[in-house]
Amino acid sequence: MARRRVTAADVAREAGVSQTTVSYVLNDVPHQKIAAGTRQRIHAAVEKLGYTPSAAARTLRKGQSDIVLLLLPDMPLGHTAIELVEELTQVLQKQGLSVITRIEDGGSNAAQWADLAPRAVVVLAPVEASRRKRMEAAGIQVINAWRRDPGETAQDTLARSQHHVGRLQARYLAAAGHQHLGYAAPADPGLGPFYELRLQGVRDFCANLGLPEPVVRVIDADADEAATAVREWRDAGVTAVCAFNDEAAFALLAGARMAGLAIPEDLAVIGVDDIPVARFAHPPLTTVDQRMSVVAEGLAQAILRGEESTVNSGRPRGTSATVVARDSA
Amino acid sequence: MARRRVTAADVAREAGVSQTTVSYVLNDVPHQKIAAGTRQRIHAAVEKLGYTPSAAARTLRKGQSDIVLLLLPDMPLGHTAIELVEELTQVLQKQGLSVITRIEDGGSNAAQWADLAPRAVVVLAPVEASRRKRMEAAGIQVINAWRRDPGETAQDTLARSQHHVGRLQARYLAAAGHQHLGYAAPADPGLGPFYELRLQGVRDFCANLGLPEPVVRVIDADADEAATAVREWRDAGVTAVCAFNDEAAFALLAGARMAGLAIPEDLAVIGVDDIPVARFAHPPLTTVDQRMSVVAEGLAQAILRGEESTVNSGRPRGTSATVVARDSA
DNA sequence: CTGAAAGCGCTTACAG
DNA sequence: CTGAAAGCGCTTACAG
Repeated sequence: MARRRVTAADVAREAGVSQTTVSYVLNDVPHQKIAAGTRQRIHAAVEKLGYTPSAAARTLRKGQSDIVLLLLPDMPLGHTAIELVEELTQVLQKQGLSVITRIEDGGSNAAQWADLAPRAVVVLAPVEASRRKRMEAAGIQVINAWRRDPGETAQDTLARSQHHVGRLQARYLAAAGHQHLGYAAPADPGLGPFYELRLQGVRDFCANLGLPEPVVRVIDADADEAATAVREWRDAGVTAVCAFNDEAAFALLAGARMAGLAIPEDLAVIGVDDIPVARFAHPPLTTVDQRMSVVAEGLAQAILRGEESTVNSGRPRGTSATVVARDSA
Repeated sequence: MARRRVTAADVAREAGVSQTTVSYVLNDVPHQKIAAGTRQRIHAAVEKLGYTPSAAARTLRKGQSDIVLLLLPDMPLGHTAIELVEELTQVLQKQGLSVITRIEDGGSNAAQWADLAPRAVVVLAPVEASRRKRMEAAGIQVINAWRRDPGETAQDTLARSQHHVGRLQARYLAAAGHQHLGYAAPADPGLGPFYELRLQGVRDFCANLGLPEPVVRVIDADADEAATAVREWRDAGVTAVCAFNDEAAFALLAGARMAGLAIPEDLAVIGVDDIPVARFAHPPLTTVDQRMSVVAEGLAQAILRGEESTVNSGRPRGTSATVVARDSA
């Protein structure tokens, strides 16, 4: 029980070479020509002994681990955020990187990143500039999904794509002939950053087309409240509404039923996320699929290439969202 | 840039003590009486220098990291599984433990656990007995959520609770006067273990009450198919069906609309998960809330106490699921 | 082409 | 009550 760990030294002994050579072979160190026979003997020894390199020792020596830290805001994660985490974990796993998520408790524990010596930190929560500076000073690649100061040109994959999502909703609705749009905002204040970006996308699109400003209503997770909002929209002449996400859209559908309004005839509704049950809504929900797999792929690439967070802000990325047209709009 | 990391030696120098004392104080080592003044000076130095202990060095020295490895099956994670991961991550974070999830690629990479020297491995995917043995031999606590061999009395928190969920669905339906039950199974084969356990719960309950066997139909994510299943159930005299999860339940609701059947009058439906939109279904969905926070808490406790995986199989745990009664049943 | 040795930053017997 | 020193398992200059 708890027998000693197999080390590189064991492998070296088994293969009749030095530990150095084992390390060279296992890490495919370039410019080190190792005889093919030696190479084989080492791989055979690894196999035979069931050797697995110690991540801790490697990290200690190199000063950097194979961990990617994902800093999440302390709010209920939506379908899309979860998908991002899942996809990113999966993509990075194939590259030998592990994802650790930490929820920002936004307080004392401001040094939550240093212990792991992560390869990169992906920031999905607003982070103070000073903290980011410290991370970068420690040689950690910081990928900031949120534009924060106006002056900063941080890589804003997510921020960009959120704005795009709003535009997409508005464009779809406008193309269907709607002029007067509503916006169903979430009640949770933690969702603020997302919500504002998406709404801004809707606003900008309306402004560009000379349409009136969208009429914003907050929709809590409550059908009665949604019914009230639906009536107000109708009275205000709104014929179509962009919901912050599919959950809000479902609430709207329920509210409309309660208010005796027909969807999409009296009010068209478009959501965001394309959650699995969206197709089973009554009527089936038209929504925006954010294709987080594409965003995750982009983030993973940035991490693997070790890109500076500022380098690629100009490149359109994560803008692969697409409308899934069903019956609600 | 990339300035040298602050180490315990730096703290020791700053505080005018030895590194040993720093370690004792920071780790609250028992039976080491350190003068209060010394203690204070050390904490002040830590604060001043912004010291964060290196997880890698600590792991290397202790032979065990502060990481909990979560082995997930390679299948689409349902709402509940995701909730479990989230909750567990959160609970363990408070105890200074980090969760890393790895998806089982069920193949070559069978030693995916050794590199991290994890404190514990939580297995949500079926794992070969030999692999588990090897983990335990390496001194790693293995928490197996799945009963595997009949002979094994592994801690089966999840398995147990899945069976319970099925019972709960059947009991609710039977209490409402239904005698002839149906079961809506998922198409994804990866869900098999969950599905079988839940269905068994329904079966066992029916058997105990002398009710006929539940009529099982597979429901793919397709309303047409669901409509067919709904008609078949009606023709077979089934008056209520337990859906594998809320997604399947939503499909059933859509199928019933298509088939012109009224819910719950013609067919009662009960789901599992209580996903956020369940309340907005048409009609609002009756379902089972698995309260994963309770399960996560239980797992976290087991990990923190370092319990043997076999010790607590007798204790009822994770059986806190509860029916959320709405209109669909 | 291969190896001996230093050192990454901790924890912990051991000595005082 | 406190400290000097060994050693965890790697990688990598350096020497040959």
